[in-house]
Amino acid sequence: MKAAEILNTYHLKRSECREGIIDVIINADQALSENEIRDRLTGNFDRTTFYRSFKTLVQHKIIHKIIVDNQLVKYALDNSVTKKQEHAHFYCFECQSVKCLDEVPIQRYRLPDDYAESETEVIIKGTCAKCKTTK
Amino acid sequence: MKAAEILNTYHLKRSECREGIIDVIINADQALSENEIRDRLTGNFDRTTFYRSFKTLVQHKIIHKIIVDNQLVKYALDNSVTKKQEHAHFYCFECQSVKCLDEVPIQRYRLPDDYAESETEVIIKGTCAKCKTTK
DNA sequence: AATTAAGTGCAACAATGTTGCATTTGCAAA
DNA sequence: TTTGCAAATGCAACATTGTTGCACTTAATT
Repeated sequence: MKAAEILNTYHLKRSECREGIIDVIINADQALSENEIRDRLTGNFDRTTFYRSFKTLVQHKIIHKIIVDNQLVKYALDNSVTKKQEHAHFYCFECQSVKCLDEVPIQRYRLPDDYAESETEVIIKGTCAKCKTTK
Repeated sequence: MKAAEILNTYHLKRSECREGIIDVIINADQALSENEIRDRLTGNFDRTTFYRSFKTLVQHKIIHKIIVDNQLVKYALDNSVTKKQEHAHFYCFECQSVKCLDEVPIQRYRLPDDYAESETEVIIKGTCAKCKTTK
C-alpha cells in the first residue's frame, strides 16, 4: 500500500507532509503517537502544517486515533483504508505499545431498550506477547 | 454516597475542591467533561488547584477517565468506589453524552498466544434511548 | 488550642493547538 | 508544457491547557 494511492483514492492533494505521515504509519507495525510520527518524518515541517495535515487525515478517516488510559494517544491506519474488519486493540502496560488484534473481532453487545449501536471500540489492556516472553 | 466518606476511605484530606468535584460527579447521571465539572462547582477555584485535585482523584482511582472519538474526555466515578462490576460505556453521537451501561458486562475476548489480559475497556457508540425516542 | 503536613492561590512558564495572511505548490485544463 | 487557481505551507501572533515553585492557609491529629 502506498501513501500516494491512498491520497488519490480520497481525492486529497498529495502534499509532502501528508505523504510522509501516511508512510510512517504504514511502515510501523504498531500504532504510533503524534511525537513518534513527527520524529520519524524525513521532511521538516512547521508545527502548523503538521497539525493541519494530521487533522485532515483524521477527518477523512484515513488515520484513526486510539486512546488508552492516561491520555496516551496513538494513531493507526483506519479500517476503511486497510479493508480490515473491525477488531480489538491491545495496549501493553509494559512497553506502552498499541497493536491491532486483527484476529480478535469485536463481539456484539446486547444493549438496553432503545439504544442503537453503530460502532464499538474495544481496548484490551495487559501484557503483550513480546513483553511476556522476554521476562 | 457522600464525598466526605469517599475521601476518608481513601485517606485523603477532605478539601473543598476535592469534595466539590466528587459531589458534582455523584449528582450527575452521566459522565461529565472537565469543563462541565468546573461549571457546576460552587466554589471558585484556581486553575492549578482544580488540576491538582483532579489529578489526585484520578491517581487514586476515585474518578475514572473515559475517552471516546475525537478526544472527547469525560469523567465518572470509578468502579472501585461505586462497587459496580466492569461494564461497557455508551457514547451518544446525538447528545454527546457518555453513560455507564451497568447491565452490559464486558465480554471476554480470546487473545492470541502469550497475550495476557488484565482489563478491558468497551465503548459502544450510537444513539441513546432518549435521543432515539424524541425523534 | 497548637502543630504540621497537605492543599491553595498566584505568578511564571512550557507545551499544545489555532488563526490570518502572504507565499508556494499540486494538479488539471488549455 | 505552460498557465491558472485552489489548496497547502510557513510564519507570526495568539489562545488554551497543563506544570512548577513558593508563600500562605487549612484540615486533621495531639
